[in-house]
Amino acid sequence: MRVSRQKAQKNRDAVLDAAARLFRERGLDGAGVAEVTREAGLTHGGFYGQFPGGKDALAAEAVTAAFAATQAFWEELAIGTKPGSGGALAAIISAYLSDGHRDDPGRGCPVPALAADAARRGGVVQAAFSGGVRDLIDTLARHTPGNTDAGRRAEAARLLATLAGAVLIARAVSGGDPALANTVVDAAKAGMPLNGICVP
Amino acid sequence: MRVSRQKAQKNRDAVLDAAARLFRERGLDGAGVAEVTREAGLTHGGFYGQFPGGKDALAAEAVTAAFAATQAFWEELAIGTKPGSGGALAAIISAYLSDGHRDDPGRGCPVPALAADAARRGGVVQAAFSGGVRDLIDTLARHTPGNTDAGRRAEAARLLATLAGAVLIARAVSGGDPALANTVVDAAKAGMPLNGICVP
DNA sequence: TGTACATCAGTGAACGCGCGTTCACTGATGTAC
DNA sequence: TGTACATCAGTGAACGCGCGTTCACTGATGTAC
Repeated sequence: MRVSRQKAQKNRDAVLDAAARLFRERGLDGAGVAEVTREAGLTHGGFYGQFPGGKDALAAEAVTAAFAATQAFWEELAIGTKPGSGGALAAIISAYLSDGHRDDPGRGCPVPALAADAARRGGVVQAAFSGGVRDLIDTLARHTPGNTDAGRRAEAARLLATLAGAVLIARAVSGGDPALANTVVDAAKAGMPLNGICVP
Repeated sequence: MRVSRQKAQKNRDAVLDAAARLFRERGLDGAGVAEVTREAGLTHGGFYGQFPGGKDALAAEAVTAAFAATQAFWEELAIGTKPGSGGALAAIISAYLSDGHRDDPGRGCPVPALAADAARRGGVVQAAFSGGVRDLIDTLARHTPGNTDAGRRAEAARLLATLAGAVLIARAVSGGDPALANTVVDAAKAGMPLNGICVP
C-alpha cells in the first residue's frame, strides 16, 4: 500500500539508520537486506525501490551516514571547550578510547568497524569510505595543534591511525584477553600528544 | 582414495596455508571452504576429516598460523641488526609501513586484515586472535627500547595500534584516494619513536 | 619377504539454508477535472 | 470543494546461487599373518 511522500522518506531514512548501525556491528557481509529492512519496520521487497543500486548502494550511503554522525558527535564534543586549548582534541580522544566506544561499534567510528570491509568491497563503498576518512581527518585536524595545515593534517592522520588501531585491537581481544585490551587502549592514551610533547 | 600419512599431513598444511592467505585477503566471510580446499589442490569433501571443527576451527588455526608467520618474519628482519640499537624495530616498522605490505594483505599482518572479523566471530577464532596479538606485542616489545618490561610492552602495544591502524586505513582509501593513503602512512612513519623522542 | 585384508584420506553428489534480487499485486496517496 | 482515477510505496512469494556441512563410496595405504 502506498504511503505519503513524507512517510516514504522517513522509511528510507529508517532503513539507512538501521544499515549504518547493523553494518558497523556485524560487518557488510554480516547483515543482510532482509534484516536491515526488518529492523526498520519494513519488508525487504520495497528495498530496491528505495535503493535502486542494491546492497552496495545502501552500504555506501550507510558508510557516509556513519562518518557524518561521527563527525557531528566530535563537533558536539568540541562545543564548550576553549578554542586552541586542546580541550576539544582531549575530549574526542577520551571518547574514542572509552569502554563505551569499544563495546558499542554500532554507534561508533566506522574506521575500526568497516575499514577492512570497505577495502575488500571496492566500488562505491570504498569511494564513500575514502571521502569519510578524509572528512574525519579534516575535522580532527581542525582541533589539532600545529603551525601549518599540512602539519595538522599529518598529526590528525597519525592520531586517527592510533585511535582506530587501538579500538580495533581492543575489540578483537576483549573477549579472549580483557587485560590485553586495556593494555592496548591505555598505551594509546598514554601516547596521545596531550599527555606530553612529541618531538619528531 | 587413501594417501600416505605424510601426504595427508602435507594436504592439511596446504589447506591451512591457503586459508591463512585467502582469509587475510578476502575476510573470514569472503573465502569459503570449497575455495580454500580447491586452492590447496583438493575437494571440499575431505575437509571435515582434516578439520572436524569445521570452518571455525580452520579460521582459528589459520589466524594462529598467520600470526606465527608474521612473528617469524619480524625475527628474520631483526637478524643482522645490532642488538639494542633500535635497528630491528626500525626494520620492522619500515616493512610494516611499506607499499608491499599495504598491497599484499594475504601475506601480511593479521591485525589490519582480520581483527574486525575476529571481534565479530568470537569463540575459538577470537581466542586464537587474542593469543596472536599478545605474542606479536611481546615480540615487538623485545625489540623496543625502554627501562621496564611493562614500559616496553606498553610502547609496543601503542606501536602496533598505530601501525595496524595506518595500514588498515591506507588499504581502505588507497583505491578511492591514493594521496590520502600515503598521507596516513607517512604520518605514521613520522610519528614513530625512532624519528625522534616522545616524552609522555 | 610376500600376501590378504582392514583402514581411512579423499571424492563428488546431495542436503537445507539464507543470501541478493525480481516481480505481480495491493491499496492509500496525489492529481486532474 | 468533491469525485474519479492514475500513480507508486510497500508487500510477500519466488528466483537462482553459493554457502557450510553430510555421507555413501573409492581405492591406495598400512598392517597382520
